[in-house]
Amino acid sequence: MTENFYQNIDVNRASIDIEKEIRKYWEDNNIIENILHRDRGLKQYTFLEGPPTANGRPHVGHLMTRTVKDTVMRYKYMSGYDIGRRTGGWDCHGLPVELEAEKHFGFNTKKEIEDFGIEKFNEYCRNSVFTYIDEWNRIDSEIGYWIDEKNSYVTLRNDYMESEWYAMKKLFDEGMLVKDYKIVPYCPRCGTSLSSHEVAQGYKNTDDTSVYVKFMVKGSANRYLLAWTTTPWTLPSNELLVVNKDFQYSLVASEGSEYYVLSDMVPSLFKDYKIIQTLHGSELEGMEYLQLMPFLKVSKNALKVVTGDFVTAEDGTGIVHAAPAFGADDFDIAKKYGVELVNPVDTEGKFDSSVPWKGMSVMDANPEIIGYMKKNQLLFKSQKIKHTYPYCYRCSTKLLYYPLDAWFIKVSTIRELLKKNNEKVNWYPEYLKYGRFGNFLDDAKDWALSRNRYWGTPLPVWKCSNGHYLAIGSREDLEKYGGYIPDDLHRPFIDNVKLKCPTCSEPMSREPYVIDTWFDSGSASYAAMHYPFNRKFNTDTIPVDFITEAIDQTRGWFYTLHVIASLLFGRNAYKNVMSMSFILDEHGQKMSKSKGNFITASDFIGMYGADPARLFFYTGAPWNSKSIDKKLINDTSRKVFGTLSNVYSFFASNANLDGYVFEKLEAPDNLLDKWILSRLNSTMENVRRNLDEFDMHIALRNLMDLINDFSNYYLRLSRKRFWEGDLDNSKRKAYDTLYYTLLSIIKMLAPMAPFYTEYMYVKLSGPESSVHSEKYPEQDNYYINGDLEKEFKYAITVMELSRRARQESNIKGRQVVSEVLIYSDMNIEKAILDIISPELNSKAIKFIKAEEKPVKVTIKPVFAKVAPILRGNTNAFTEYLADNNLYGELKAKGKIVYEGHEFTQEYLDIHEEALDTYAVAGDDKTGISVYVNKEIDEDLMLAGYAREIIRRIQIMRKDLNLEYSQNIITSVNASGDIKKSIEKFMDLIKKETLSTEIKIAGHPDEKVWDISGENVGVFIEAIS
RNA sequence: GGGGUUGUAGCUUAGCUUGGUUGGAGCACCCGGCUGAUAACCGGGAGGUCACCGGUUCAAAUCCGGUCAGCCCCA
Repeated sequence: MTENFYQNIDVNRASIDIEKEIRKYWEDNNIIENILHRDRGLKQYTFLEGPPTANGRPHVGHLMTRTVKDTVMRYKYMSGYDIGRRTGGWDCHGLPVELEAEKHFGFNTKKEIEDFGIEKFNEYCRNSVFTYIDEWNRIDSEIGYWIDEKNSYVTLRNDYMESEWYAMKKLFDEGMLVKDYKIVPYCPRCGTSLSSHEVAQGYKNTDDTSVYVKFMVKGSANRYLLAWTTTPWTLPSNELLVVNKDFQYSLVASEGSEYYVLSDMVPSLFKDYKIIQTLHGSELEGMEYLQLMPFLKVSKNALKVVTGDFVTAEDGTGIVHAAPAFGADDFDIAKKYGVELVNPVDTEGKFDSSVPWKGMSVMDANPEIIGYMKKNQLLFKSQKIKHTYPYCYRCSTKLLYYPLDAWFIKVSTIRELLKKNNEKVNWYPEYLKYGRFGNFLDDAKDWALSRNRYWGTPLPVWKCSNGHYLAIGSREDLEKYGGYIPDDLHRPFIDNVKLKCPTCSEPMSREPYVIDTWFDSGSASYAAMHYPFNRKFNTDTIPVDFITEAIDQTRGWFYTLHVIASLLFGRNAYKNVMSMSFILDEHGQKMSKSKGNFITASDFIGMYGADPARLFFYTGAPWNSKSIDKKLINDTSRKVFGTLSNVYSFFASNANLDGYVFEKLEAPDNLLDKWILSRLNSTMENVRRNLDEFDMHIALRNLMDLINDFSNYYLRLSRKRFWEGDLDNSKRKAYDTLYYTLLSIIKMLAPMAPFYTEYMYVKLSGPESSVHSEKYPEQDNYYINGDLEKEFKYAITVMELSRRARQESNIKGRQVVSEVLIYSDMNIEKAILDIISPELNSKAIKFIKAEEKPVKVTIKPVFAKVAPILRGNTNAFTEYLADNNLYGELKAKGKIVYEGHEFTQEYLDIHEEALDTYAVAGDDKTGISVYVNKEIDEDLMLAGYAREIIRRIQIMRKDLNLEYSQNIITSVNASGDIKKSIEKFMDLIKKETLSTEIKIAGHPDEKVWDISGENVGVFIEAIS
């Protein structure tokens, strides 16, 4: 016997084991390198990696984004594209990194960092961002994320930052990058402002004390304006009170004092009260009041009531206290009324000496200030409230709104462009386009770009003592304007570079800021390619074809990419973008380190294997959140890989026996072959369409349906063709179909499960090649036959109905019956019926017409309808219907005439009852009914016993692990009908079980079976 | 407070764009069956107020309005 061409496999082999082998296979054959770097000269499909920071460990969510990216790129590669920009990327700068460094050194203030030295501090940051790079690279290899890591873009490189400088200079020259004094969200611990998209990351629920404060009206003895605030620390800086001019206010007398307050709030604030007056907000305008606390010298226009639209009636008193230094609205309204702001708080968030709480952080001072107000009868009441408040998204310090000089990009001026470019983007899921993302664009805020920090891309703007600014757009510019090019463009080196002012020749120093790290990652479109310095880079790849990240990036990276591409190129940054939801733990809880339910990427792959993990990510839409479900993961992988392995195993063992080797697929003539090839090709069509639409989860379902049909119907019904006879043309075609279908499924599955499919591909196609450089299967309409698929569906229904009918009459499937009758509106080809006929296990199978149904039809009146017409004659009509078989007449004429009245079908109850000798089962959807003749005569009974005996012997063969071709001698210890059956069907039993001889005799080692209540001993023995 | 999204069987979900037979699967459970590739599979059973309330319509899981709950985002 020749060596097996198709290697046998262990169908229960663990995924992790297979993956290890395939990883080695890829390496040994240089497969990944070849595919990543091969330029086939095809049309490009460009990708862009959203850069993670490698100072944290990768978790399950990262695995999902990497899986989706990988699947898309593999699919496009197989579909005839070269993948452009298939490289990794690393985000290196920013607060998160600095915080890790501060923790490491035990620093809490910026002064400590500066005393330590920015150079050494940044050196630590530089190294720490790659702390877990090895783990990232390892999990990429483990999950099968094929990406060129060696050429990853890295945001801390001089080249990358130089590109950003180019961009910032361009924006500066266009007047889009400007310095302004504004109220910005500010973290007093980090000592820097934050941008709107950073603030958005850090909202938390919090308990705060809110206070109702009494501002005494000037010139009165006991009349107050009642204001409400959740930030008592801003009260010493109060300069204005704001009302809404359209609201109605009341002047209320209560417990000896009088208060102005929003009319609606009166009942909830006062118990005993009398309303003195009601008035419009506009009537309060201009009213002067006394300063609440006499510490700060306020502006001369201050301490009066003004009006503003931002005053709402929802919470508070309708009178808003304004401290222009600590609120954007407050600042704006102060500007409007010519009020200068007063600020007793330093950059560390502590009060200065102008107030009694000197040196205290403002949050700590809150209770002291409340105490002071109590003592001085300034407090009306205080209460705890729950609300959400922004915290620093990295160090969890409560943010302040604080007046600062900062550099802004005037994003608000290009809102229309941002929206126009958004029109060109395909969003998955679609609702984000005009939903979350579109809404964000609608009120895009100016981008507070500068950070008063150390580890980041330096802001390339210099200033001279005469107040002239100069933006640098390249390394070369540094020399051009009288400076030099340091080896490292980071702080502190860049700070030492002094330039000469082109306007007045005075020396210039760099503005001491670094920039928002989101500008780094948002610049990836061009900076990753060192645009415009890299002449080889072509901006045609902006927009890129595809990006995807988790949902939190909708207003993070997706936003900054979009904004920057619009600013610089007037274009969108990407054509297709998919936003993924989070992976939750098994209880549907968000995973986090603090809860202890955090699963690292590495552990996850270790638990399930890469391919099962990857399939799991496609068990539902990627944009719906998914709970880790051990069972679901295992089931999906068993159903896909387990089934395919078994199909392969069946194929290999039989093909090897027959010496079959696949050459090419010939046009099929067997109906089963035609059917499965039709199913295969229509699935190809569906899978491609769904993958093109990024509906990977639906594509996977399409494939799983096909795998099910392939294994449970095609193969189950085809098995005999592979067992019987020699390798003739017909059998060869069966193998061709089996092989071709299996290989096509493997190819279609390859982008989703790269390891398992490679494993099978090598077994099927031979070594040294890769499924991942195959062409993705494309349907051939020649094979698609919708009618045939439909007919098979009907045939399968017949099979199921036959089983149901048998079950209801307790006739086993193994019991041959005399007759099965099939009623169907639709024709089922005889040949298809022949295929399922073994499953029907009947001597005769017949199609019947409606009138041939073995049923007794009874017709009864629908009394509710008939009785009102016939009245007294109703009973007679009932008898008439029972006595005369009028079904034929009803069918033919559509009505029954009785005593001059016409009754159509809706007046009649038609009931079909199978004759006693038949078991029936019907299916409403297809209109098929199947009748199984229940009469079992002796012949049938004996034939049934023969099948039982065969089945028992087959089980015993399998238990002994006999080769398929092994001959045996069989002894059966039986009497009565069973003995009779064996004698009668001796030849059949011999043939089916490869018994050269059947003895009707006992054996000491026989196994005793129960066959229809009889004990039957069976013994088999292999013969050489 | 505003915006978005989700809510279908114990669990995971399809269907919703475009209203139309009796809301379809899978897992788990119970009963039965088939099987010389398969821990697979098949049949039956049980399990659903399609989150809730209202509207439009001859007809609503589907369209509209509102409420509730979860999640995300914003202020």
